[in-house]
Amino acid sequence: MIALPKRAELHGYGPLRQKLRTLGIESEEEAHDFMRRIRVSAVRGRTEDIIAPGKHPRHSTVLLAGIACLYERLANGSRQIYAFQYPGDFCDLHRHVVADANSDVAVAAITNCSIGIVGHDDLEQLISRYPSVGRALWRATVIEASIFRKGLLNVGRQPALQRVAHLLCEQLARQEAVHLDSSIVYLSQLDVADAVGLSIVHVNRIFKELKQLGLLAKQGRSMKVTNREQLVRLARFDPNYLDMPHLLSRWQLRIAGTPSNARPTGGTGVAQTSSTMMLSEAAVGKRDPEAQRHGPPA
Amino acid sequence: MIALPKRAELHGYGPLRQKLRTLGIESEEEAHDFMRRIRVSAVRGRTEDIIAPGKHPRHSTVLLAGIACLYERLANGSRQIYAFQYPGDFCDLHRHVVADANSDVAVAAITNCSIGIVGHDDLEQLISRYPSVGRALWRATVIEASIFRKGLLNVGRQPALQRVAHLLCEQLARQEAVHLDSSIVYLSQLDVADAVGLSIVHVNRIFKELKQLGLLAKQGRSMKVTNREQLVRLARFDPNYLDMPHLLSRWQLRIAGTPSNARPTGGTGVAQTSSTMMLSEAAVGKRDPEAQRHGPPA
DNA sequence: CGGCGGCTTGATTCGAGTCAAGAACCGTGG
DNA sequence: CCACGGTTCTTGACTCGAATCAAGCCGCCG
Repeated sequence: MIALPKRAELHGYGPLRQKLRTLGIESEEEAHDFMRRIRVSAVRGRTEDIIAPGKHPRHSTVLLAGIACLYERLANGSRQIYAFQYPGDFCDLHRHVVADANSDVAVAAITNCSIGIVGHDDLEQLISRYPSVGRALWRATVIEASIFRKGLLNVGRQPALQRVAHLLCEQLARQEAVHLDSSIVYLSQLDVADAVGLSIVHVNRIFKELKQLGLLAKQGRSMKVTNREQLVRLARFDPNYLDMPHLLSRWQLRIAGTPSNARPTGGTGVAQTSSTMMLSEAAVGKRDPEAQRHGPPA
Repeated sequence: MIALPKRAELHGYGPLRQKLRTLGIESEEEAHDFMRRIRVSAVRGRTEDIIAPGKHPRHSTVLLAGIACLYERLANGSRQIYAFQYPGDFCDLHRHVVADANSDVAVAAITNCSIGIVGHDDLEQLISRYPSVGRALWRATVIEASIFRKGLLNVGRQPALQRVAHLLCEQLARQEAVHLDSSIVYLSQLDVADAVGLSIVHVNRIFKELKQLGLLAKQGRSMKVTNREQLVRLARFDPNYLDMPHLLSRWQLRIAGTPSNARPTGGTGVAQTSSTMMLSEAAVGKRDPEAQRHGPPA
């Protein structure tokens, strides 16, 4: 009954299967019918376009492995990244629903990617056969929209430091959701810049500051997050909008002053590298205009 | 206080009916079944919240008349407006689909509004009864997402002048789509500021500049667009993302240099207040870094 | 070893924010 | 009809965050 090649099952369709589940497709039958219609299509290297601007294909694309970004380029060449995409994410659902609007939105590979495609007619059949599939795809669209919205809030109303911090938090949380290492930043500084609407130079300076605050550190070629909790606090990141209930507990911001498990100041919590902790505790506060005053030491 | 007056029937459901049509609901039966389940709920005055942040109602809201905005407020009090909503628009579809994510997104009335509500269970029934309804609502979500996306591009990568210009173009086009006067700006400068991520003061200066360019003029209490074509050109506004095919012809940017009906410079076109025209032609060019050089007069 | 893409850094400029104050324009109530 | 308080709009002076320009550097791959 399963005509799926094992390799694809393991390395390719796994994330999609999981994604469908989180979108509310419980039944194995539906999930399999869905996945059977997906053809592994191509592998794209870093920087290459997965979906070029201006096309109107008769199919939709799913990211099976790797990280990609949804972006649009202005006439003057500058780029805005709308969102990053992780294994299991649909790259261009919007095209299925609305057809020829938004044709200048494109998708590019951030890391090496492998992608699958489903014909629009296949999607049609699935949707009409299983109502839950229609529902699931609608959900995916809503969540994507939430990501755009939060991005807009971030870019429109936050200073550079928290903007970058928030973006990083989102990516880390989403990485965790697809079982990627959630302490590594996979994006280049240019990617970050184009996503948060800053210049590379300035993003570089923000990264420098994040390092000084003890939240980020270089690890080999890439960046590593060394103090996730402080980063979350700095960005006031609340993963709620991503609709990933299972991640909530680990990412939710503990409000300073909450009697529960929040340590008001130096607290008795888990013994982390306390020197680093202290540094970021104090220093981050200075860069957080909204920081709650810690209660009087009394 | 009123038990569903006739007025609401006439002036209220019309826009929704039209909206459903543009979303692909052709059948009268479906549309009527939909509208029958909507209860006219309340009238809200300017500034009031239609949907307060932090709530989780068991129903969705439709805007029947007036203009509203979808927004979110940061801890420090600053506000980001995600989108404006016009008669027929759904205020919080996202809540139906994803339930408890995004609860801090709110909706406020920009002008006096009247709203209707549909229970989530009613929506459920409609969707399972008529596939086209599910499709229509999904479409609505996709279009809303496109609006967020374009907003992100605008705020992230455009200088203040074109940012404001683009926002105005979008609103004018959408106003036209719902038969509101498409030359009047109904938003306050504060609304505009919060939507494009600028300070009011700066938006005020941009407005001043737009007036000097001859694109905008004060008319009584509100602002009027006096040269829509130039405004569109300045913003490089392409209404495509709104998926309103019937508006395309009137709003599409004519690329300078296109031999068709574009008058290269002083042309023989319709005699508009030509002095104003000349002013904006030349002046706008100066504020448009990407302006195509007009071909040699030869 | 040379070339290239990504990261760093300094110097300078400039767009946009903040602060402050005043004007215009409400709606409302005496 | 006018005086009142409240939004919204304007404008100027000043500050500051971020862009731009310009090198130099590092690590990598052919």
